[in-house]
Amino acid sequence: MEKTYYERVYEVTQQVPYGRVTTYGAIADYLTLGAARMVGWALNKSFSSGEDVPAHRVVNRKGELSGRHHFPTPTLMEELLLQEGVRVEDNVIQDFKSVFWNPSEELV
DNA sequence: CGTTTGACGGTCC
DNA sequence: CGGACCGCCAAAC
Repeated sequence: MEKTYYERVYEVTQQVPYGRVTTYGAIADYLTLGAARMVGWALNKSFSSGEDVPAHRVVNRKGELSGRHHFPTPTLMEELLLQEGVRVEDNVIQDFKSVFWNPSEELV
């Protein structure tokens, strides 16, 4: 049973360190998916997959909480990030590059 | 089975 | 700096 591409997305997302975030594109590039859209789609499925995936640590390349609308509540994503010490303002992560976690470089 | 959509990204204007 | 457009690939319709 080979892992499907979205199962790999779950693994990478689960490995994102506390207080750090990554982008759809970074994951897509790390997994060589070729399409960042697939990451978002995979994470979307994660809700019904039963897996505990910290999808709130994944944002778009601008650091915007573009996926907040897919959470149980639109404010949950921002609150979770704030709890982890990530500065979020107007649905945008502040000092994004400082909390950005690149799997291609920091993940072995 | 052809068309539309989507938690994106990069380029172009 | 921001809006418009195209490309990515899989799933839903």
